[in-house]
Amino acid sequence: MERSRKLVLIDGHSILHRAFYGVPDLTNAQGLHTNAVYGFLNIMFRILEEEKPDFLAVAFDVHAPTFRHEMYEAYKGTRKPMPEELREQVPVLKDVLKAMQVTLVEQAGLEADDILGTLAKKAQAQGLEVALVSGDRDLLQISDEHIKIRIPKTKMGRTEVEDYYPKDVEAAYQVTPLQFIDLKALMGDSSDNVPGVPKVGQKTATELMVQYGSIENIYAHVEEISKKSIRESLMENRELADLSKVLVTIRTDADVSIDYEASRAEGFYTEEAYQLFRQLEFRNILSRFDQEKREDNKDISATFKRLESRKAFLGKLGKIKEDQRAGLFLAAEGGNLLAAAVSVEGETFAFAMPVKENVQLSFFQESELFAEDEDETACKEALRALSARARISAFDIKRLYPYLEQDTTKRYFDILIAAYLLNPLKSDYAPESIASEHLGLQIPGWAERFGKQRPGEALASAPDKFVEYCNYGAYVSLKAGEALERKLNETGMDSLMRDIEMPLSLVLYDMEREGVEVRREELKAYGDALIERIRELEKSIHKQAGVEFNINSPKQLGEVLFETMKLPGGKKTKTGYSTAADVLEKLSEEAPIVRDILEYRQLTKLKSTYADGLAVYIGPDRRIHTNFNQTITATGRISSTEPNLQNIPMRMELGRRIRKVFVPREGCEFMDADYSQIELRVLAHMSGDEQLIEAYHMDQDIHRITASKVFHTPFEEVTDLQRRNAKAVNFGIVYGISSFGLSQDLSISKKEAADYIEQYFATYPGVKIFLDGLVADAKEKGYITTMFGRRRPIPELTSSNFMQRSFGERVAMNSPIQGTAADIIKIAMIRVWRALRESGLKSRLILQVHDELVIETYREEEEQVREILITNMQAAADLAVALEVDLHTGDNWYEAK
DNA sequence: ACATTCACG
DNA sequence: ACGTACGTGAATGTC
Repeated sequence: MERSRKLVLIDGHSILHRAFYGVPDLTNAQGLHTNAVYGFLNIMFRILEEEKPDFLAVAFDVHAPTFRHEMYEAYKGTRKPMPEELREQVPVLKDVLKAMQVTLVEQAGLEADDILGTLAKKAQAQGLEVALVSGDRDLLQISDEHIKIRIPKTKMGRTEVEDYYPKDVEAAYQVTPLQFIDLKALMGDSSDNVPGVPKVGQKTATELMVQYGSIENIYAHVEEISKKSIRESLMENRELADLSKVLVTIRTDADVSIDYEASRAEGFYTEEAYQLFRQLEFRNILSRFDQEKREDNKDISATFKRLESRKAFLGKLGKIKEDQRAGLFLAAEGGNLLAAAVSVEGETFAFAMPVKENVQLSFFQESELFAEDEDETACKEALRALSARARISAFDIKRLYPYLEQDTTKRYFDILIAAYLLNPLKSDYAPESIASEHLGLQIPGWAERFGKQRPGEALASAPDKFVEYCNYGAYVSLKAGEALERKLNETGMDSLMRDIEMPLSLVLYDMEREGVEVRREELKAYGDALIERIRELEKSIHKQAGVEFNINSPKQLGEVLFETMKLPGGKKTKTGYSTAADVLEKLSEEAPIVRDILEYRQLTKLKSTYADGLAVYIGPDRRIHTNFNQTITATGRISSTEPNLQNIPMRMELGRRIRKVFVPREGCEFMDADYSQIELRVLAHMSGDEQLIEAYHMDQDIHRITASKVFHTPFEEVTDLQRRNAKAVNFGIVYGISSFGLSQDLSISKKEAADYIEQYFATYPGVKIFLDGLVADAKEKGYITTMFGRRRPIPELTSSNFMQRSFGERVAMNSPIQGTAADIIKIAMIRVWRALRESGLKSRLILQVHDELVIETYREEEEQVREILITNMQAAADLAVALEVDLHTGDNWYEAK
C-alpha cells in the first residue's frame, strides 16, 4: 500500500559524479565548469516531477577521515582524486541547493551512504514512503518494501532511472537486499577500494550466495566447495572477506536526522536561485522560474493604466502629495519627452504624447520629429512640480535632471546607483535586471519588446506596448526603490547613497552639460603632423623586415619579428607571440626595427584614438560632452566614455601636447587641482602606521624619505635609483604588493624585490599589519569596505585556484585604498560644486580625472575659485596626514597641468 | 564577440 | 608549484 507522505533522499556526490560524466562539458562566461551541476539539477527535477514528494534532502560526505575511510586506506591507497573540473562544481551545487532552500545533510565522520541509509530507515519506520536516489549500487542493501532505490543512468544523452524494490534486487542479482552486502563483499569493488576475495567475481559470488545465503554459511560449508582454486582462496582470505563486509555495510543507526518542516519539497524558486542560474547560464532551468513568475507579472501589469488625455494625467499627478513616494519613468529622445509614467502606492499610470499624423519618421532629423507642443510643455511643468514635491525614485536620474527640479536637498533616489552600490561588480543594471534581482520580478527588457527600434519608432508603431514598458519602469522604480533603500540601510550604505552618490549625480550631470571646448582645427593640424612621420616609419619598418605587412596586426607583427627575422622572445599570449611594448623594449638594443615599431605604435595611437577619435565628439557648440559614469567601476571611481577624457596623454611630451587643444571659453582660464599621492596618504591614515604618518609630517618628498628609511641611507644621500625603487615599492604596496609584480616593474630579480618589500614592511610595520588585516577581514566577510562604507565583494577569495585567490588578496589590499580615495574626491567635487554656486560664481567644474579636478575659471574669479578648490579638496576628509593639493592655471589643459 | 595593445590615474 | 601588479576605455585585428 502506498503511504501518504513521501521523502526523496539524494546522494549528492554520487549523482553529481554521474552527471559529470553523463553531460558534455559546459562552461559559463567566467570559465566555470557547470555540466555536473546542470546534470544534477535535471535529474533532481525529473525525480521531483515523478515522485512529487512531500520532503526532500540531499546528503553529502564531509571530506574528513572517517572510520571506513581509514579502513580503506589501511588496505590500499586512497580513492582516485576527483578531477578539478568536477571538484570545483561541488561548492557550486551546494550553493544552488541552499539557494533553492533544499536541506543539505552532511556530518563529519559520516559518509553519505550512512546518512542516506539511516535517514531512509528512520523515515520508513516513521511511516513514510522513501525514494533514495544514488548512482551507487551499494545502496541496494537499504531497499525494502517502502524504500525504493532509484539509480539514474545516462545513455545516449537521455536519462533513464532504474528502480529497485527488494523484488527487483532479487530479479537482478538473485539475492535479497541484505544478502547483497555479502555478495558485494565477496566480489569486491575496485572503484570503492573494497578488496573482496581474490578469484571470486560476480558470477562465483552469486552462485555461492544462492547456494549458502551468507558469508557465514559459506565458510561453515567451505569444505564442500568443489572448485579447488575458489575453495583455497576463500580459506586463505577469510579476513579480507570480513573486512570487505564491514566496508560494504551501510550504517542505518547513525546519529543523524532531518528537520522535516525545513525539508518540505517546495519554495525552490527563490530570487537567489534565479540569480545563480543566470550566472551559471542554465537557460532552460530559468524558464521554469519564468513560468512561475509570469503568473505574478500578469497581476501587476493588469493594474497599469494608460491615460488617454493630458488632463487626466495632470489630474492624477496633482493628487500626489508632498513627500509621497513616487516612481517616475520618462521616455525621451532628442530632447523631446515621449511618455511619462508614474507609480505611487496603489496605482501606476502613464501618458504618451500624442504622435502627430503623417510624420514620416525616417525623413526627419530626430529633433524635428516631435516638435514640442502644448501637451509636452504642460507635462514637463507638472513633472517638475511633482519632483519638487514628492520623493522621487527613478532609474538613472542623471538622465532625468533636465525634467526635474535640480535641487539636491530634495532627496531623489536612483535605483541604478543603489543597485550598483549593493554590488558594484555587475555589468548589467538594466531596470529589468534590478527588478529580477531585487524584486524577484521577471519583466521583458527593451530589446525583447522592441528589438533595435528607437524609442520614437516604438511609440509610433506599438504605443500600448510602449506605454506598458514605461509603466513597468515606474513601478519598478517605486518598488525596487523601497527594497534597495532598505538594503542600503542594512549594509550601512545609506549615508554613502544620500550624502555622496545622489548629490554627485547632479554634479556629474552638470559637468556633462557644460562640456569642454576643443579646438577642432588645431586637433586636425596635430593629426596631420603625425601622418608624415607615420608613413616614414611604415616604409622603414617594411624595408627592414623585407616584407610588407600590417604593423597593426599583433599576429603578423609577431610572425615577422620572431619567425622571419628570428628575434629572440618566446610565446607569451594564448594566441601567439606577445608584441607588447615591454617585450619589444627589451629587443630595441639589438634590432633597430623595434624602435621604429614602438614609435609607429605611439604615433598611430595618438592619431586614431586622440586626433581622429576626439574630433568625432566635438559638438556644434565646439565642446565635447563626455559621459561621466557613476556605476561602472568595482572600486567606486568614476569612469568617462564617449569619449574617455580621463586618459588624455600626459606622460610623453608628444602626446601631452594634445592637451593644448582643450581650451577654456572666452574670458576664462583653466584651473587644475590634483591631490598629491592621495592613495598613499589614505594608506597612511587607514593603517595608522606611525612611521608613515611621521614621514608625511616631515613635509618632504615622500619617496625620498621612504628610500632613506628602507635603504638605511641619510636623506641627503639618497640616489635617484634608490628613490625610483622606493617609489615603485610605494605604488606596489597600494596595488597589493607581490614580489613578482615589483620585480617585473623594476626589472630586478624576484629575490631582490622580496627584499625591498621586507625592508619596507620593517620600516612601516603598521602597513603590513593593516594589509594583512584587510585580507583576513575580506576572507571572513567576503567583501571590503572603504572609510565611507562603500563595499566591494571579492568572490575570488574563496577560489580554490591559486591565481584567482591571489588576485582576490591583492584586490582586498587595493580596493579599500583606491575606493576611499574615490570617496574623498567625490566629496570634494560636491563641495566645490556647491561652493561655486553658493558664491554666485560663473566658474564651473568641468572635468575629473580620479585625483584631479579642472575648473573653467573666469579670470576675475580666479582668487575665489583657487580658495574654494584648495579649501574644499583639503577638507573633504579629515585624515591623520594632510591632504595636499597642487594647483595650476593656464590657457589650455597643457599649461594648467 | 574576444583578444591585444596602450592611453590615463 | 602555481604566474600577476590595482582601476579604467578605445582602437584594431581576428574569428
